[in-house]
Amino acid sequence: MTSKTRKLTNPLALAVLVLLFERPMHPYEMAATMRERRKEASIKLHYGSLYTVIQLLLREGFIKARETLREGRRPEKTVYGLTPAGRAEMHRWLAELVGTPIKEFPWFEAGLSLLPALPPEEALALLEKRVELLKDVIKGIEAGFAFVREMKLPRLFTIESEYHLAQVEAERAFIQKLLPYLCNGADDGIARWRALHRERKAEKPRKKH
Amino acid sequence: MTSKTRKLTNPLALAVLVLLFERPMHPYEMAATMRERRKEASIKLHYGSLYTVIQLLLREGFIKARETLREGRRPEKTVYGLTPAGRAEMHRWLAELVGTPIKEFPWFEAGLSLLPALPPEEALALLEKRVELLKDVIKGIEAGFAFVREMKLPRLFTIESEYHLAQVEAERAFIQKLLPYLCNGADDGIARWRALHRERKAEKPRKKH
DNA sequence: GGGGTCATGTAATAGGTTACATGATTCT
DNA sequence: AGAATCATGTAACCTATTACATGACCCC
Repeated sequence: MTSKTRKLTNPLALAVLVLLFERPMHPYEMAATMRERRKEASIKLHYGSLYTVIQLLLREGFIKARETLREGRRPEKTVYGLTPAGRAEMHRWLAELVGTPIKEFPWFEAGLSLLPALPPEEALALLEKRVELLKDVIKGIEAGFAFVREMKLPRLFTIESEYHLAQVEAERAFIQKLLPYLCNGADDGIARWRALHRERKAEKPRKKH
Repeated sequence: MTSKTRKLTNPLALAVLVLLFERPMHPYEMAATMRERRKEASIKLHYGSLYTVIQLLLREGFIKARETLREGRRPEKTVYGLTPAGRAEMHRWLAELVGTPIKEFPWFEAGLSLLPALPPEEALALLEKRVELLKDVIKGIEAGFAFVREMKLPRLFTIESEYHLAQVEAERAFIQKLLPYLCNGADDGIARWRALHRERKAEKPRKKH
C-alpha cells in the first residue's frame, strides 16, 4: 500500500502502531507513553483523537483487542495488540517515511511564493523579525539538548530534534542571505514590486473620508 | 485574527485572496493563473476544491461577486473581488506566515522520531536511499533555476524554490552527518536498538510453519 | 473536601478531497 | 469528427478536531 492508497493518514495512527509494536497497551497508556516521550514535539498529534484513531485502526484490522481488564469499579481497560497486518502496515509506512522524500508544503514556502503581495519594506521588516524569532527557536532546541545530555539519554532518541535544528538553522541562513537582495536588489522583479506598491499607496488614501 | 481563530486554513484560500488583491477574476481564471505560475509547487492546493473555497470566502465576507459575464451560451462567469475585510485578512494572514515561524511537522521528522521501530540495518539502508533520492530532487530544483534563468524571470519570483532547495540541501547534509553515528555509534541507545531487533528476529521465525 | 490523575468515550461539526456531471467552444 | 480547453458546479464522503460527559480513585 503506497501513500496514495493509504486510508489512515493521521500520524497518530502510525505512532500507535509503533507503540503496539513495542508491546500491547491500553489507550490511556499509549497517550501517557507518548506524552512522556514528548512525541507531540515531532509528530503532529492530538491526543483528543486517540479513541477515534483506535476505532479506525480496528476497522482496518491493524490492531485487535487482546484482553479487557477491570480494577475495582473503574472503567474497563481494553488492551490492544498489533495484528500481522498491522505490523506489516507499520513497517511499510515507516519505511516509506524514512526512505522516500515527499514534497512537504511548509507555510513559510507558501508565504515566500506570495511575498510580492506585501509592500517591500514590510516584507523586509517581517523577515528580519522572523530571523530574530528563529534565533530564539534555535536557542530553545539547544537548551533541550543540554537538558537531555544531563539526563544521559542516548543521542538516538533525539535525532528528530537534531533534524529540526538543522532545518531551522538552514532557514535562518537562507533568510539572512536573501535580505540584501530584497533590500538592494536592482533587478526588474524588485523594481516592479516597488512600483506596484507605490501605486497602491497612492490610490488608497482617496477612499478614506 | 490569529492562526488559532482562523476558520479557513486552506492555503488555496490565501492564494485566492492574493490573486484578487492583484485584480478581480473569475474562478477559472484564478486556477489558470495559479497553474501558469506553478503555485502548486510551493503551496498545497487542490484546484478541485476551488469552488468550495470560494463559497467559504464568500460566506466569510472576504470576497464578493463584482459582475456576472455571459458570452454566447457558455456558463456564466462570476468575477469576484476582494472586500475590505478580505484585503485585511489577506494582509494579516500573509504577514503572519512570513514574520512568525510556526512549528511544522514534516513527515520525515516523525519518521526519525519513530526510527527505533525499524531494524538498524534497514534504517541505515533507507537513509542511504533517501540521500540518493534527495540528490535527484536537488538536481531537479537546480534544473528549474536554469530554465527560469533562460526565461529571464527575475529572482524575486523564485525565492520559494531557493528556500526549498536550502531545506532539502540541509536535510541531505544532516543525514550524511548522521549516518556514521547510526552505523558505528557505540552509545547505549544504539546498543539497545540492535539488541531489541536481534531479539525480535530470534522470536519471529518460530511462528512460521 | 477538592484537585489532580486515571480512564473511557460520544457527538457535533466541518473543512477539505475526490469524483462525477454538464455543456459550449475551439483547434486539429 | 474528436480531442482539448473553457467553465462551472454538486454531492458524497469522511477524516479529524473539538468539546463535552462521566466517574473512580488518591493524595493533601
